[in-house]
Amino acid sequence: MYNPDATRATVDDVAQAAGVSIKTVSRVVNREPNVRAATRERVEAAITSLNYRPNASARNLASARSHIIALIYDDPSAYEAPSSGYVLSLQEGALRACRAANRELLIHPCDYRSRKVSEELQTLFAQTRPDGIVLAAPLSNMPKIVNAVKASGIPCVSLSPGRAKVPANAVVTNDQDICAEMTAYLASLGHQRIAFVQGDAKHKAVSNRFLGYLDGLSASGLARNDHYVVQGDSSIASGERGAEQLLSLPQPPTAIFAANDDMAAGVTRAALRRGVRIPDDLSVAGFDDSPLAQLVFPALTSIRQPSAAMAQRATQLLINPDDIDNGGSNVVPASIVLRESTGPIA
Amino acid sequence: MYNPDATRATVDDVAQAAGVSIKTVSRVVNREPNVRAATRERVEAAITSLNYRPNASARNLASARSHIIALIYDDPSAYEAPSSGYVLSLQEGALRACRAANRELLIHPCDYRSRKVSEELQTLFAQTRPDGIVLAAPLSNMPKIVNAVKASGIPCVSLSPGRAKVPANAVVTNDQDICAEMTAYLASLGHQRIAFVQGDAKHKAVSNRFLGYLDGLSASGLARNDHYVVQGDSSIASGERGAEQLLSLPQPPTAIFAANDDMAAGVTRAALRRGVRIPDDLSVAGFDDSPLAQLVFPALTSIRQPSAAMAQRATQLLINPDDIDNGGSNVVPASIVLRESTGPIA
DNA sequence: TAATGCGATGCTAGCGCTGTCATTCTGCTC
DNA sequence: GAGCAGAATGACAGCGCTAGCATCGCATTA
Repeated sequence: MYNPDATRATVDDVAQAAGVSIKTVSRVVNREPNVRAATRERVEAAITSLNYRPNASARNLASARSHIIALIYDDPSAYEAPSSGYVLSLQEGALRACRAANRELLIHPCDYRSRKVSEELQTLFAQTRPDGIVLAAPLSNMPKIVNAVKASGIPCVSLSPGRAKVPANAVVTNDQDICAEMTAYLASLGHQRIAFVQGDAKHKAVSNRFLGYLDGLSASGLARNDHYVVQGDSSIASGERGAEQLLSLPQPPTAIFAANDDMAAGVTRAALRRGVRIPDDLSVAGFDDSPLAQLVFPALTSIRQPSAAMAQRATQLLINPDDIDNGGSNVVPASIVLRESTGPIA
Repeated sequence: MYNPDATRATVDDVAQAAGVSIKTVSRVVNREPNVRAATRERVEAAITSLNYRPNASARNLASARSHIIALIYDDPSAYEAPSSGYVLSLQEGALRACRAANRELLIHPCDYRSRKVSEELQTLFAQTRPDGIVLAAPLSNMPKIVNAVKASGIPCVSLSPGRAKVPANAVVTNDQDICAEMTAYLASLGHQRIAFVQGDAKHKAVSNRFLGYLDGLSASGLARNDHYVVQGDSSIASGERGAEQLLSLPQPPTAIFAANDDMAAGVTRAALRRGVRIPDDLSVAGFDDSPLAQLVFPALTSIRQPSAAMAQRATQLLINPDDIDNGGSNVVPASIVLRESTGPIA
């Protein structure tokens, strides 16, 4: 049509050039065994010289596999929340694994609030027939979505499905432990009144963070005080509200740990507005290490979720299930990133 | 394999159920003309009852079209810059158009610094054979990339290609005009010393912003003063450096307009660190209306780039070239978003 | 030398759909 | 009511590849 070069080389051309049958070309391309080294080289030379690239559609049609991995995540544009870094990290990790294995990545932001999600997913699966599905949190905790994926029968790996017992087909992070660590770190700075801003209750993975906070308190010998626990909804605004509430307390906390960076940014804003200095008067910690953690002033101490690494691992698992045993664990550790917003008690 | 339901209905099944030939089913599915209403209904009923979904690979193989649109953008993970909102907006817009027209979107973050970009793109095109390519800025100003895309012969629409004369196959925004407007707005607040922090010089679209700034100055009767123009590189750090320099001037500016939000955030940080109050002592404006514009304190006045709308428009153009005349312009207007960081001179 | 076995290679039938062209059916006109 | 244009429908050949089986050839063994 448009491309003068559009009549690309096919297996037949390569076969002819190499003096073999198309089946042998196919064997070489797909790295199948039982091809003599000399033959293989001849075919490879032909492929190079003809600049042959297999046609994905033909391949998909003839074989059962589509060479496509679908990445399904919560549609960020359906949100107020601007935590876009998460989605991009997922994409980055999944793409890395796909490129390494010569697979295509199909992204599918999915609005779980929509009535027609199941149907929409069904259409997606039927049309593109991905070989595997990476289901990212928080969708991985939503029965409606999980069931729709299960019903398709397509192999699926969940990211942070948020169940107590980690299923085999899941990749998780040590969120609870790392939150305990963060809390203990704040305590080690001398803070005795450490508050927590909870995230959206629907996200199981997020509520683990609260459990970690409690673990950290007790590990540091601090008593739980429910006045220091407020409920947010993961938005910046809810962080601001939470901070207002906490800072109005007769004995306000000297450290606030928020279950995500957006809320921590909200806490920061509320504090700055009140003239509370950070970290002199108040330490603030977040979770996600989202881009904005570095952007707000002062830069946020946070917890880096290994989202990219998790997505990559999940994708690898789908492409090569044998990897399950093969070394790499399905628990990818998070890490604490220290910045300006936390410090010793003044 | 995995799916007991994997043996999905095919055209043959539908044809048999509806008592027509497969060709007629194909006509109905593809909305081709010359099908009697009664027949169409019968086929549609069969499709519904069998839950038939056409197999994309088979369709692609048989027709010349792949039903795939490729979105190519600068790989954000190759960057320091955390302005991820842009990429997600592009995806959002392109996806919206694709879903409406029942197309697949293939995303391709592309590291233009890599030596092998051209080859990489060639492989991408050969394997997936997209029907169209949306090439986002800043890649759309890079000859190496543009040429690789051109060489493929695949129809392409560029986003903000940054040429003086807007080519037909491009979607742009009125960036220069809107920057003039922002500058004039600052002047209207009483500011006489308005500074500008320039972005990465490589991005043609970004340098248009500077031209807009100059336009705005002269429209407001203010003289250009090169002491008030500093060069940044689009990063937060460069915004901080720029602000340091500007605020150290014997007659520091009372307003700083930065060519993107990251730099504006940097300006804000530098100002807060020096104890300069915003907007009482200094007005700050950015460009992009990235998520962080709302997150930093005080929230940034900025310019909202219609990235999603532009990507959507570009995708539509590729899917249905006739739209070119059909109403919708290829200039999608940007808009000013007023927030806390600008105000009248104190 | 002939029989045997197995690695290497080729042949052929589809995968599910669309494009082309042939054929059949309508509804009109005169 | 015959003739005809044009709409409606169908038959069939691929698209480029892979899977399954058939076949070939070489080295080993008796």
